Amino acid sequence: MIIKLDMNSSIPIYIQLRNQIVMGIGKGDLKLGEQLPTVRQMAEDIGINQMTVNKAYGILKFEGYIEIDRRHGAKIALIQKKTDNFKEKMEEELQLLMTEASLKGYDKSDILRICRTVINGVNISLA
Amino acid sequence: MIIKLDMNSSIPIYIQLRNQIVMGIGKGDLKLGEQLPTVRQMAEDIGINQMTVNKAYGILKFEGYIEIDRRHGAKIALIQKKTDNFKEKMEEELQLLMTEASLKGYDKSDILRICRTVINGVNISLA
Amino acid sequence: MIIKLDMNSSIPIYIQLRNQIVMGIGKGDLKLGEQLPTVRQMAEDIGINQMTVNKAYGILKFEGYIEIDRRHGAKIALIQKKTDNFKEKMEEELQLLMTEASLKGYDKSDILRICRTVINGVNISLA
Amino acid sequence: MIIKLDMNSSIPIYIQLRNQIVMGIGKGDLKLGEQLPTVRQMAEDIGINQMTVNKAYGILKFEGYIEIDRRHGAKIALIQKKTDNFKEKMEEELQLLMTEASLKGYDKSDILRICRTVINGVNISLA
DNA sequence: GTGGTCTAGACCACG
DNA sequence: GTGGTCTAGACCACC
Repeated sequence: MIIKLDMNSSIPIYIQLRNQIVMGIGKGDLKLGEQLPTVRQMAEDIGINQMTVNKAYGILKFEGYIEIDRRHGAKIALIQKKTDNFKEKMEEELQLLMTEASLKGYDKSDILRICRTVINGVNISLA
Repeated sequence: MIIKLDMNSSIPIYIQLRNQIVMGIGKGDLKLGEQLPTVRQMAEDIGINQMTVNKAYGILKFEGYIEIDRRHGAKIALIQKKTDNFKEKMEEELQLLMTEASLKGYDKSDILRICRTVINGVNISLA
Repeated sequence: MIIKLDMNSSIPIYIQLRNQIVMGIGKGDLKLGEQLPTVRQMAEDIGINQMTVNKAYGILKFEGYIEIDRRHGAKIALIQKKTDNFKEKMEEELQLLMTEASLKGYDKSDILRICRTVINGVNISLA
Repeated sequence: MIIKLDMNSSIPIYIQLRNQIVMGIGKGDLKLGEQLPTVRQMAEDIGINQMTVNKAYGILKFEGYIEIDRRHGAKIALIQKKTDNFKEKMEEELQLLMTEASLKGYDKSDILRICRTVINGVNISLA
């Protein structure tokens, strides 16, 4: 799988990496249960420091997206830990995004169409 | 209009302020053409540094959400400057959000319903 | 007796195993003098490495919870070796726990009640 | 306030620091609302790296024990964030501790007395 | 082999 | 001046 990082972005690298991995799951590039590269390997592959990868993996583990086993490294989790206030956060982010889109001149039906396309593109699959 | 800031958040205050203002437009709390409080006033009202408000206003102006008139201060812009890569950015953010939602166990139709509700809640109005 | 291990935990497996065995004694699942499975057997039963079980047994032996007889394998010790600084360690851990509980909003009497319940649940018995 | 760290312990320094701060609150050395030393200051004071302090503060923030404000650094939080499974975790730790104490030869009433003493020693106070 | 921790030193974003 | 991030390089605990 390909990890795209923008070194000039104000978004920290470990967050970008975290996002890329989550999106990798959504795109089907990473399958549930699949092994993730080791911390060292990933760091080398994308040319960043080991600790930065470590931090990203730590967050993903905390969020329930991956499981880290001392013996076998990290793999994509099968079951998601429930988060209490996820829906709230999602609605807030959506509202911001949709307001921006509306003000940029997008029609409500346009926006909805884009949402539908994106959702249908999400393709979570088993290893 | 009420500005909600979380001093404990990792999101910079000037970004939070920028977001709150954009969402204020979406909610109809701020109408197109409406006058915004002066930098000094806003800073005092919400208890933050003038520099911070200034930075938020600067971004909003750059993004085309407000116009700054030397004589009358800032007001919500009527016309939105088109941004080339907005759609791309929106799709990326949406994809991340929808993947997260899917993995949290939300059904595609659930997500779409939430999108629809949020979009319909957006209510941009003239002063 | 059932051993619960969390491969995802930050607590090392050999410590988890050690703790589970000690708690097994406290619950009465393991009786004083009772035979423990061999290292090989235990490792196979719970699906971990023999080295790991060996390490746990070694600690338990060092702490005086089990006795290892070359002929008969390991069994739960009848007499406990006194440890000088145990009380100190216990008080430290208790203090941390009680402070956490207080800050989480638990009343002192609540906490004491929980302590009493837990203590009364401890039921060490002979084989 | 005095921070005691054991550099030879297997418990990570950032966890030890986190524990010491929580206990500092329990002992009344740190009052609710009180300012904590800056990351740099604390690191220098106790002779460890800035990032290690940062990690400890990050955990304390996440757990709700402190608030970190970009403007004023860290201070002891007034309100504790509720944790779902705290009671469960506390009971488990208590059970282990009490079993150990029982096996070390402590009487149930002895243990209860120690608990009572420790609880009564907890003294959370306002700045 | 794996992840986890720690350090020294640097730079940046924020307010 | 504050916390936050990142790096290079080292060492450790675990399995």
